[in-house]
Amino acid sequence: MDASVQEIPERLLGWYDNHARSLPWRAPPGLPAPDPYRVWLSEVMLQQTTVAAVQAYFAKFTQRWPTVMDLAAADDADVMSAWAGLGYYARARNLLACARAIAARGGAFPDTEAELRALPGLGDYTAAAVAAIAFGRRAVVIDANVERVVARLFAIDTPLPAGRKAIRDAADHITPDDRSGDFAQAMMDLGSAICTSRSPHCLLCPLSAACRGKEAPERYPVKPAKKAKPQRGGTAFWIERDGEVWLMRRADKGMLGGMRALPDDGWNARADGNGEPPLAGEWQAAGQVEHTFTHFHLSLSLRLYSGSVHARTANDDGEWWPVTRLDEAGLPTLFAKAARLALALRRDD
DNA sequence: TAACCGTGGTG
DNA sequence: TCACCAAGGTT
Repeated sequence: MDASVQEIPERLLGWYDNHARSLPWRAPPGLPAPDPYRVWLSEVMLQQTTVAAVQAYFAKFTQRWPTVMDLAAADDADVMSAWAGLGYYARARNLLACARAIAARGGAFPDTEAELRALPGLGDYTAAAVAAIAFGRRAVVIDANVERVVARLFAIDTPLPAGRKAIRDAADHITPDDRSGDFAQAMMDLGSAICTSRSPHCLLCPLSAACRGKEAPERYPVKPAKKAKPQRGGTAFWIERDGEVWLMRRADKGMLGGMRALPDDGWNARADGNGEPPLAGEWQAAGQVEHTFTHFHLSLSLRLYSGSVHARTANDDGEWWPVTRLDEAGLPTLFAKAARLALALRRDD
């Protein structure tokens, strides 16, 4: 093996000792691990989500639910509302399920990767990350940063996903027995600040001497082409009475599952909505909201009910919500946009 | 295996 | 402006 490859862990940890980002869920390099609850919570929030987006949510959750026992005892609706805006809402449902599983075993997280992997919402990455960061276990932690850094270090040009086997073997090879949590976080910091996806800064990289891909780093890893996102259309409905608006609770499975929402006409990723309002009467057009999800674009028409509303609007799962407290309803971003539009229109009246 | 599942930043 | 991207997991 190339001598420079053997030096990777030491070089990277040396860089990390001086350049580690200071984050609320992280212990400074070399210091004792933070509370496993905070490590786990941050890792789940950080799945496919930027550090900048997570910061405020992490502060809110840890202030409101300081321990995993507190979180386990929370109401589902409160947790879903607190997660609103962060996206990938299955994470919040799994977060609660996991917290309750931990509470059922006394409040202590398991300290091995295999046991962690069996918990809801913890896949290969998160189980390895928590085992390494919170419990000091040696684990091969592979996220998109590590994937990119390792593919470049070893010039692995097998297209993903097939290339993941070689990437994992290489990552395993350079993961040290000691400080594997710091090593994982160092790889992620390096990927975030130096070995970035679009414009890597090889001149600043502590691993450039060992890097076989530095001549053309943007070549790695080789990714498959993305599918085009279809354009869909749908309608959301604003029904207001006595300063309250009718909100639904979406089904647990599928898009925006478990979240509060405006009633809609059944639009989804595969089909436009049918345009049918939830109750008969007079409706007025209130404009459009454009929103892009992971796999499709949506042009949402907002319609306002202009008739009188009886006590019961629909026989579905819903509730009247005070318009002045809409920011507390925990609407996902699409419906928060629609609500903003409706409120702007009201003010103009 | 591949489709599904949010959102905000960015080059 | 817009396609790409991010500390992925589930089915």
